Amino acid sequence: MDNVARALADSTRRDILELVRDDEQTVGGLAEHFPVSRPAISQHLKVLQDADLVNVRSEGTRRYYRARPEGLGELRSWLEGFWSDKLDVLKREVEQEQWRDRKKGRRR
Amino acid sequence: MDNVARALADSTRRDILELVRDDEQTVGGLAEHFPVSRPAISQHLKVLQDADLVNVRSEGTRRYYRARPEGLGELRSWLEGFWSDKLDVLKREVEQEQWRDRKKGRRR
DNA sequence: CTCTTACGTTAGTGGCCGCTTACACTGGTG
DNA sequence: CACCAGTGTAAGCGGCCACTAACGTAAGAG
Repeated sequence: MDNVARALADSTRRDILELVRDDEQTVGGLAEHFPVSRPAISQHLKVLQDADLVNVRSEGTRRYYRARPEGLGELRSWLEGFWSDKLDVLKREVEQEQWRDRKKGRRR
Repeated sequence: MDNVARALADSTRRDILELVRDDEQTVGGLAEHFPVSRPAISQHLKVLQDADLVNVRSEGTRRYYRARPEGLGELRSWLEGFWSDKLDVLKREVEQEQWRDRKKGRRR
């Protein structure tokens, strides 16, 4: 999961992911959208590939990259669990506080 | 969002987050759960604080840390949007493929 | 075979990361 | 006041990261 979170911790890579979310894209095509060199994009794609967030397909000399959203599953479920469980805890705490407030109100 | 994803890209910090999810914890108390030094935990907590994933409360010389799950909101919604939208696209593509398969089957 | 296109890979650099040790600070306690 | 517990912070180190420039490579065109 480290690899996935680390891959997402860079706006260029997140933008690349969105660019290859629905359609496949070539490296050169992707590089046109960014102010960095083409090799830089290649290396970003390698990071995304190591995190299993991207697929490749070769056709002639071109290489078409495409997002692999299943790779986000683990991080997503971790986040979702943390989020919802914590909201439950918060809810219970708010209810406790309301209960204390009610008791305090009655005492006055 | 870079800060949030980068903060999550380390298992120690994720473990810390889970330890302070429901109850507040002191730095020393947290350090006991890990094989690294106490200053290391302090620095991890600073990273989590910069990412707005944690709150602090001072009491005497002790400092109590607590998770702040709202800080995960942005990353969570980004992930969720990417995930669900992409699944929709995949679904459409599978349907298209099934359609082509049906046509091919009819042709034979 | 030569040239070009599209790409990966390597070497090098500045900068950040995670860790430890050592030190500074703050709030109680005597 | 001196002393101690709890913590933040600086210095230093090995390692990884993001980037560029240069080189290597594979597929197609002539």
